[in-house]
Amino acid sequence: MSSEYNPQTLENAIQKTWDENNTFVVTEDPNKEKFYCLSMFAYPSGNLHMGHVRNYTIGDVISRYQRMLGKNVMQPMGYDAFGLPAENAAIKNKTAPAAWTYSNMDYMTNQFKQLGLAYDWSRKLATCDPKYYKWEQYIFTKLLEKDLVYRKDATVNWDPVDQTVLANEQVIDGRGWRSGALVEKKTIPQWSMKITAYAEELLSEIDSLDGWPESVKTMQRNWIGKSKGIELDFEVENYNEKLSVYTTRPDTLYGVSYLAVAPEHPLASKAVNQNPNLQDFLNDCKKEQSNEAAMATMEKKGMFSGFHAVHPFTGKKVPIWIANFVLFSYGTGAVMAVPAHDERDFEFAKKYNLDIQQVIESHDGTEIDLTQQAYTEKGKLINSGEFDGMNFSQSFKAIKYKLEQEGIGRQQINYRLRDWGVSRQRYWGCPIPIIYCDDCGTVPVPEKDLPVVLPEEVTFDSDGGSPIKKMSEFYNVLCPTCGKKAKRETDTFDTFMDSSWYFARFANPNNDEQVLDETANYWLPVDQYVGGIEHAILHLLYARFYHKLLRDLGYVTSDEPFTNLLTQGMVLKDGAKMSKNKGNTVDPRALIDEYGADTVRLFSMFAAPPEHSLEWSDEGVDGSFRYLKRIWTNIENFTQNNKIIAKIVQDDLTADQKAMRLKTHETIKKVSDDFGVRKIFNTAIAACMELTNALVKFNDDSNNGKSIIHEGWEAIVKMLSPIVPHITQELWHKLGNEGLIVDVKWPTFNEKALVKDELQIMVQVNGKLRAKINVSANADKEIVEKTALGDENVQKFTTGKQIRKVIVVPGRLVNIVVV
RNA sequence: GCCGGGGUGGCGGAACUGGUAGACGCGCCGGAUUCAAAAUCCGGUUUCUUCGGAAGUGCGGGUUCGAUUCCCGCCCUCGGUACCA
Repeated sequence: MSSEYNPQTLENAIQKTWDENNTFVVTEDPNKEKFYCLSMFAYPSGNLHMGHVRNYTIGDVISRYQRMLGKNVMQPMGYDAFGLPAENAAIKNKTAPAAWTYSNMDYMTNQFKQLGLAYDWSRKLATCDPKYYKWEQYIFTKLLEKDLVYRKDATVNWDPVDQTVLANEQVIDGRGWRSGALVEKKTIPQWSMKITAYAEELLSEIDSLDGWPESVKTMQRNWIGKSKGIELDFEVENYNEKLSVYTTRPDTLYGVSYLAVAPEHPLASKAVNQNPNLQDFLNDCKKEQSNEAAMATMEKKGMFSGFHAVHPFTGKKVPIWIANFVLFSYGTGAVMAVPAHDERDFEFAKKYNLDIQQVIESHDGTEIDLTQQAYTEKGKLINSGEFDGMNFSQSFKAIKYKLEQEGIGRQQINYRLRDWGVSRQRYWGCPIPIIYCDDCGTVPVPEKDLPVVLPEEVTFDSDGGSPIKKMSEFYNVLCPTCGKKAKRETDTFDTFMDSSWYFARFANPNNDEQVLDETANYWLPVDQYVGGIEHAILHLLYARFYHKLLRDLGYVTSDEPFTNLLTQGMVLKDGAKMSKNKGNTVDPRALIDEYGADTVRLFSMFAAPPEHSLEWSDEGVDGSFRYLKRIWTNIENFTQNNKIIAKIVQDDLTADQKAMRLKTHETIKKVSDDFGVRKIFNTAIAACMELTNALVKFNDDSNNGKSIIHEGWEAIVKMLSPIVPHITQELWHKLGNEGLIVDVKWPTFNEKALVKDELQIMVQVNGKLRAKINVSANADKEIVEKTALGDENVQKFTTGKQIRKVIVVPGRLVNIVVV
């Protein structure tokens, strides 16, 4: 009697076995090679969605594969538990964010277990747990000592109706998402991290990240945006300070026709005093969005400030404008404008009728039409006095030298990267461990008083304002230094602070004595990090930065946190991102109930390569389920009828047996490459399916035949076990084996079984396929060429024509070029 | 706007280093089994075709004996754009 494939019963039983045996709990083992596999931890939104399923299955497959290679694998999971959605849910449901978050985490942990993910749950952590964020606060105070954090004014989105600060996400078309009021910029003091102090290292070490996708590395390089330029000072008439500008194109200095400063620049404030008409313009600028996309696409607007600068070399007077597109936070907050050779300056000059003076010649010396667009390429200088005729690098040096001689300019390396503002005026986050005392100033909370615990029993107002800002019992404290009455900081940390170091804390999540102990250097760096491509810049850059901070604080010895990075694409339905609004979500729970976790895992891995987006298909899930039933039934039938398996002797095999065995070992080779090198699983599954088809078709009752079939099934079961761990565990037993398949060695291919006697060669005439010929595997070029030319169908295309050339690609193809 | 991806049959995708375009799966069509259905199994399935072939990998060019793959210029689409995570 054969048994039915019943995934629910099977999966429950096997998950119970793993649980009872602590199969995935790991400790440091100096005798084994370690492998730390980490999938980006989850935001506890309430339910696992398909994006999670995919992300975590990928990590799980890699973990289980590495374990079969004999490594000591750690795969932990936790929760990125602070954040905005909990506050939104709190306002909506009138519950505290903490209660909502904790219940979501419980529910999701169960879902994780149902998926059969091989996590070491003894290491579970949550960022909203004081046991975790105590150390985040501690690190912050250490960084304050090292002068790596500081307080400065920074801009936020201010909703004037709700009287709250809004996240960029909460600003829709320039209006607050609840109130609908026009959002204003507001400047308040905030804490910043000096990531720019690490800009050079963050940039240069990208080169050492061989296990990262090129696209992510390029994005990070561009984000850091290192540039070499000149900072130079202009004298300003009737203004007692010089105006410094930063430019990467000093070669165009003679083409400067105006300067432009940001609306926040001190010169702009000075200008208002003399010309009140400017006030309206500056007020308008305040209402504009400050995010990068808006800045880049908005209409370029400006007003003449009333001031003139003096060109350092020509002595010419150039007007200074106030312009909405100049960033106060980049460079000096002021630019020199050369409309002839910069698109944006050109657009602005056209609009306001400002001079356009050509100072760069075209490559071939032909006339450039500067009435339609700027000429932005580099070239020889003209109209530039003593610098005429120089190229870019010559003029850069010469102009730099002259500016230095006159003491009005210097070479400057600039980064697009800005320091990281970490203050948030929100409730559900890690409290910033600072106390403000009238006498002692800014005082960090001493270690003995950490953690500063976030009160969890709070009620939320509909305006979305942070409850702790109204809780005197929270913010009224005594100064730790002098003991007088003082005020606690009520802002919380950006949640990126929480997620920038969790990967390290997983080494010792339950250590209440230290941030990190010696186990951190056993496990770190993470060998494989898996997560969404949407984190390519911010999270991954902050985490790299934090790892260097931890290194410089003496906790870790490595320079980079993630050796290999896999960025998975999104899960789509009907071509769009799944979302509740669109009503195109697929609930993993319902699918697991219907098909079992293995089917869901198999489909997630089969439908697309990890890095691509994945189009969800209900029919496709059916197909995956069908495949599992197919191997179940076939192995069941095979093992029922064939008990004795003989040892295979390659030389005794018939041609058909050799061919079958070749397929098995070719598949092992291909799948090993897919798992270990390419990290692509859809093709590995396809190869296993091909092997399955071949085994089903292969009818051979001889002892050798049975052994070859057994070998094939066993290979499939092992190779699929990281992807579908439950069913393969059971099939492993059916094939006559004991124990847990998680600890079985990954299969290896047999070189002898891979030897082919005959090869199939494609024959093309003028690049078009005309024949397929079989030649002996050791046939030389001449024989291959002769066989190709002698082929009947080939001759139909060659007779009566002159053969000009014959290209033979060994083992692959012959191309005959005729005229 | 800028930075980084992606675009191949009816659909998801394969082709790994420039060498058989469409592996594998879904769907569909036909057959077997069944009283019937479900399930299962077997076969077919890019398009056009005068059945010789011809065309074909977002669009337009180029390099090459040969291009999905390399180069140039576009179009569409997705991710990020510093307070969503």
